[in-house]
Amino acid sequence: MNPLSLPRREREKLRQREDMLAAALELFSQKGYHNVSMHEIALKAEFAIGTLYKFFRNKEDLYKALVLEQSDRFHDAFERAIETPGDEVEILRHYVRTKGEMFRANLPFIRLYIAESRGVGYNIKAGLTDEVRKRHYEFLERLALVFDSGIRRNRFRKVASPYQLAVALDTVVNAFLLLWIEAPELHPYQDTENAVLDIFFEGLIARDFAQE
Amino acid sequence: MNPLSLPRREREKLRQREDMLAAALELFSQKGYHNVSMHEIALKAEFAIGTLYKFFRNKEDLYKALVLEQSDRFHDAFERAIETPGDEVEILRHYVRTKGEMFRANLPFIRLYIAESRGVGYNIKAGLTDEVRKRHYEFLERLALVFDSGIRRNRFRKVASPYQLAVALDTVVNAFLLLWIEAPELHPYQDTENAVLDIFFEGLIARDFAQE
Amino acid sequence: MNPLSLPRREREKLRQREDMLAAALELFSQKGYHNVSMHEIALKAEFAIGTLYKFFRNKEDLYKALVLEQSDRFHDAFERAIETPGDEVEILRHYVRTKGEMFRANLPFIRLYIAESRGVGYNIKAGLTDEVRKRHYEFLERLALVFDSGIRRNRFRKVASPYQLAVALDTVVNAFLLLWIEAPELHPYQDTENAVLDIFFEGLIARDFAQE
Amino acid sequence: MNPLSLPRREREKLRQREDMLAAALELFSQKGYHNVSMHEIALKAEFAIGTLYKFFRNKEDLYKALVLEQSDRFHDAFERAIETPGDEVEILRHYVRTKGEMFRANLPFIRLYIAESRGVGYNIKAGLTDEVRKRHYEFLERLALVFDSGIRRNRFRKVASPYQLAVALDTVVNAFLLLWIEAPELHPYQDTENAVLDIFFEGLIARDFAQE
DNA sequence: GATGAATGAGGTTTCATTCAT
DNA sequence: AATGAATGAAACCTCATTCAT
Repeated sequence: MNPLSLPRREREKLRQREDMLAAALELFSQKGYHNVSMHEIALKAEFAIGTLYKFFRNKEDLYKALVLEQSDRFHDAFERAIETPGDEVEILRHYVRTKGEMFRANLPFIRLYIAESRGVGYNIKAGLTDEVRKRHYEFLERLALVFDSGIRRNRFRKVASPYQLAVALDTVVNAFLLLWIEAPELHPYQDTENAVLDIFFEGLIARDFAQE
Repeated sequence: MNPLSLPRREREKLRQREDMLAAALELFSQKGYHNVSMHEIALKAEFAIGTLYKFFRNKEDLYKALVLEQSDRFHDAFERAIETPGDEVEILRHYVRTKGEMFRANLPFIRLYIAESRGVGYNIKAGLTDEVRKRHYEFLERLALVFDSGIRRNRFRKVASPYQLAVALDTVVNAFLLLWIEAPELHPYQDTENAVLDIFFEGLIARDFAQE
Repeated sequence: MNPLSLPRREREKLRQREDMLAAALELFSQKGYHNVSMHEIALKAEFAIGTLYKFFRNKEDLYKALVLEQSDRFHDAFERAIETPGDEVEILRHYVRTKGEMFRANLPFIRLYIAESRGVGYNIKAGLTDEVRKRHYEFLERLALVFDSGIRRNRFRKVASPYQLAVALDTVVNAFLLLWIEAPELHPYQDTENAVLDIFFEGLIARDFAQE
Repeated sequence: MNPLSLPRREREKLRQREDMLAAALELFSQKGYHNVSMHEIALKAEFAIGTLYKFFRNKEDLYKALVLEQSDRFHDAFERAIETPGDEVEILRHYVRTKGEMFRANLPFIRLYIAESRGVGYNIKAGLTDEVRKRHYEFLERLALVFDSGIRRNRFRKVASPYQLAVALDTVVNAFLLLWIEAPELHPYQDTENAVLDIFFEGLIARDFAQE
C-alpha cells in the first residue's frame, strides 16, 4: 500500500505498470478493446512492446488487470460509502454522491465499467470479466441490505424487493451520469444527484413516516 | 410486407438474407463482433462466403444491417405501445409489458441492443451505430411526453424532469429484464413488470389524487 | 468471310461474339487485363456471364482471342501494304502510311498491341501471347526483305542488316504514333509520317544514286 | 551513399530492403505484377510476410519503390552519359554504350522498364507509375538538346525535329537491346551499338562536313 | 439456349507474441 | 533488464467459374 515502504526498484516497477495501464485505459475507452493494438499501447506508454509483455502475459491479461483494478477501486469506494453509519436515507445519498465523484474523477473508465459490469462488454472472449460482474453483484447485495434495513425500520415502503430496489437505484444513477457525461450542458451534474434521490425517496418514504 | 405478393425469386432472397442475419445475430450476441469471423457466419448460415458478400458489402455492413433492423423493430413496437390512447398509467404499463414481450421474443438480440443503444458497444469503429442511439433518443423524447402530460394533468408529481423520468423508467426496465434473463429462477418474469411499476407509480402518483 | 452466306443463327452468334470482344477491348485497353473482371465485361457487353463462357472457355481465352484477332488484322494490313509492287521507297512509304491508318482506326487496341508485340505485356501467365510475337517476327522478316532488295538493287546503303533496319523502322513508327496519340497537339499526325521517312530515307539512299 | 558510415543496424536494414526488392524484381519481371503474390516474394526473399510489410506499406508500394528506384538509376546513368563534354557524335555514342551497359547489368529489370517508361504497363491501377514516364520525358528533352546543338553546329542535317530524333534514337536502342536479350546468338551485342549509330549517323552527318 | 446465383480458392493485410541482442 | 525486429496465423474480401433453372 505505502509505496515508500518498498525498495526503490519495486516502486519503479509499480510506476511503470501504472503508466502502462493508464495509456491502455485511455485507448481502450476511446476505441474499444479490438481497435487498439499492443503496439499502440506501447507507443503511448513510451515503453517497448517487450516490456509490456514483461508486465502482462498477453493483451487479455492487460485488459483484465485494467478493468479489475479500476472497478475494484470503484467498488471499494461504493462499499465504503454505504458503510458509513447513519440513517438509510443518508447512506443512499452518500452512495449517490460518491458514485458521482468517482465517475467525475474517472471519466475514461466509465463506459468500460458500465459495459463490463452490465455484462454487455464483448471485448474478451468468453465471460472473462465475470469477476467484475461478481464484485458488482456482491455490492448490489450489500446495497440491498440498506434498503432491507430501511424497510424493516418502516423508513421505506416495500414497493419492491430490496435487491430490486438496489438494482434500480444503481442503474438509474448510471443512466443519469451517462446523460451528464454525454451532454453536460443539457444535463448539469447538480441535477443528477437530486433527481435520482427524488425519484426514489419521494416515493419510497412511507407516508405515515413522512407525515410526521 | 406480404411475402406472397413478391415473385418467388425475391421471396427466396429475402429468406436467405434472414437466414444470414439470424446466424450472424446468434454469433455476435454470443461472442461479440470482433470474435466472430465471416467464415464462421457463412458456415452457420450454410452459405459460401461469397454469397454472404452478395448480400452485404462487408462485415460492418452486415452488422449494421442486423442491429439497425432489429432495433427498428424494437423501437417501432415501443412507439406503438405508447401511442395507445388512455390514461398515462395505462400507457406506461403497456410500454413496460411490450418491452418485456419484445425482450422475451428476441433474447439473443437484447445484449447487443442494450450495448448499442446505451453507447457502450465498442464493436464498430467510430460512432457507426449512432443511428440506433438516435432512434433511442427520439423514443425517449416521446416517452417523456407521456410523463409530461401526466404531470400537467396532476396525475404525477414532478419528482424530476419528464425526460429524466423517461430515462429512469427505460433503464430500470432494461435492468430488471436483464436480471430475469440471467437468472430466471431468482427473478421470475412476473415480478419484473410489477416491480418496475410499483417503484415508479407508487411514488409518482400525486398524494391528493391518490387519496380520492 | 461473307456473313450473308451464313445461316441467320450463325450470323447472330458472330455479332454477339464481336460485341463481347468490343466490350472487352475497351475495358482491357483502359485498365489492363487484371483490373477487369468477367462480370464487368458481361455488363458492358449486355450479356449474362454464362453467355460469355459459351463463347470463350475462360478469361484468358477471351483475351487471347481478342489480341490475336486484332493483331492479325493489323499484320494482315501491314503485309498487304508491303506486297504492293513498286519501288522500295514507295513500299516503305505505303507501309508507314498504312500503319498510321490502322492505328488511327483502332486507338483502343494500340497500347495492348505494342505491349504484346514487344513482349512486355505481363497480362497472361507464361508467354501465352507468343503467337502475336511470332506473327510480328514473321512480318519483320518480310519487311527485312524489302530492305534487302533495296540494298541489293543499290537503292539503299547497307548501314545495318536488313532485319535490323526493319526492326528500327517498325519501332520508330510505333514510337512516333504513340507520341501523336498521347499529345496530338504537340505531335500532329502529319509530322509523323514524314519524320519517320526522312530519318530513314535521307540517310539510307545511297549517295551515288542520290547524286544522279 | 557510403554504407560504412551508417550504424550497423541501418546497414542491415538497407541490405534486407535490397534483398526484398531483388526477389520482387526477379518475380515481377518474370511473371508480371498481378501474377506474383506477396507470399511468393516473401518466400523468395526468405523473410516472413510480416517483415515485408514492415518495409513496404503494401504491394503497390513495393512495386512502385522497385520501379522508381531502378529507373532512377537508369535515368541518372543516361543523363550522366550525355553530360560528358565533347562532340555530339561522341556524346550519342557514349549514351548508346551506357544504355547497353545498364541493360546488360540489369537484365531482369529491362522489360519492366520498357513497359513502364513507354506507358504500356498495366500493372498499377491509374497512372501510378507516371513518375517514371515523367523522368523519361525529361531525359528525352535533354537528349533532344544534343541533337539540337548538333544541328545548329551543322554537324547534323535536320531530317526531323530534335525531339523526334531523340525519341527515335531512344526507341531504336531499346529495340536492338531487346533483340540481343531475346536471341543473343542471332543478335550479338557488338552489332547493336554500331548498327544503331550507323543508322543514325551515316545519314545524319551533313554531306559537306563528311566530305572533308 | 441463356441466365446469374452460388461457390470457394486464393490474394492481401494485420497484429499478438516471441526471442536474440 | 529492456528492446523491437521478425514472425506467421488468421482475418477480410474478390472474382473466375459452374450449373440448376
